[in-house]
Amino acid sequence: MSLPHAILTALLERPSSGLELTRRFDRSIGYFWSATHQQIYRELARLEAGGYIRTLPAEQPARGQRKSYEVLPAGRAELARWTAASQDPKPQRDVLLLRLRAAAVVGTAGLEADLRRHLELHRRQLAEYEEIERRDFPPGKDAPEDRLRHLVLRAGIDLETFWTRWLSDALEEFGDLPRLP
Amino acid sequence: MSLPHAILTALLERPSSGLELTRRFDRSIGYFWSATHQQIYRELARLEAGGYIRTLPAEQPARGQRKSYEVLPAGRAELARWTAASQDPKPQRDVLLLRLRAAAVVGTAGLEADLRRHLELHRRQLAEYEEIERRDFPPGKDAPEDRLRHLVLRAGIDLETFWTRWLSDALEEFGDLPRLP
DNA sequence: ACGGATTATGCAACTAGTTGCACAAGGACT
DNA sequence: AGTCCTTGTGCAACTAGTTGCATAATCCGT
Repeated sequence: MSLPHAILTALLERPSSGLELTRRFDRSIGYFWSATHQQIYRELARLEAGGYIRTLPAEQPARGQRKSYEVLPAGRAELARWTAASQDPKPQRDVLLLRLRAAAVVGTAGLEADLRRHLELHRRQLAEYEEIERRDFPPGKDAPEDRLRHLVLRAGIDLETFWTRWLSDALEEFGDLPRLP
Repeated sequence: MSLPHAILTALLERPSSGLELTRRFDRSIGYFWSATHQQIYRELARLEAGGYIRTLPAEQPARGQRKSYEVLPAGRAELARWTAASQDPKPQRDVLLLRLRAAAVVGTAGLEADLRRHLELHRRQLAEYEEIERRDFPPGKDAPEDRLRHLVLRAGIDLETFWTRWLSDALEEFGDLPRLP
């Protein structure tokens, strides 16, 4: 149940329309909480119905016309409550690890190419994060909010670093592995 | 669509009943692909209906009586196909990172305690993985399947190491952070 | 041998997320 | 002026995963 809170956070950072939110979910926020535009529109409707956000009074909201939303006090309160509330970590799910485990039983044929592809994707993502770090967090910038946001970005960087390293190791392992069954 | 393949892998490693599978998903396989017993029973029924697995002919399968399943050739083939097929990485979703980002907007009040709790959980998980490594992968053991399984375990260890380190950093950051809004 | 806990199997309803499509408005090409 | 492409908004159906409960068999102490 985190999508509404992701949206509240995004809207507090800056009031936006559904499409703008979708764009922003493709970049920054989506790096650790992805969402499609349909999810976002549906959730915006719910949040508005629940009195957490409202449309900025501007153009009349006809179909096919952009509506901008802003967070109401109730929305901010709900976000604060949710942020502070204790939550259990979600159980892990990682397809790639599962496939490797399966490969130990049915053989590694065909897997290597996809590992290479993933390695490339993670390398690209890592480069993107590092670019963002250079751009948004130069040495001097460390107001409290910036430090928190930087911390989040560091998590992204370190995770991508881990994956590139791990995938490299895995491919190396494949190199000197005899063909399985 | 990975649960059926997780089950096929588990059943190839050893034929089992629904409950045994559930147990095994709580340990090894569940570390990177968790599933509840209801998911497992439902999926076993589907796999059987699809001709991928069959019940081991033993006790008659009355309700409340254990049925053991084994993988049929079609199941093994499907698993091999799936393992080799190219798959895009799932979009990320991490609640904790999202909450930290929200905290940058609505304040960090109450968050610290939960970070400590998560740190403790990750420390415990890390210790468990390291124990498994000591037990199951002593220096000499490196048949091809073992090396693959060890690689998967290393991913788990490194990920938990990352999280414990990152959470420690985050808590340190909290320490010398002035109270936000 | 009986009543209560535990083990094992399963159905049904719900929630979250995804996919596919529809449609309106506005610019752009001709 | 018409059609075509892109942008922005949205509904509906589907899929995967979760929660809550039901039921049968077995084990265990008295």
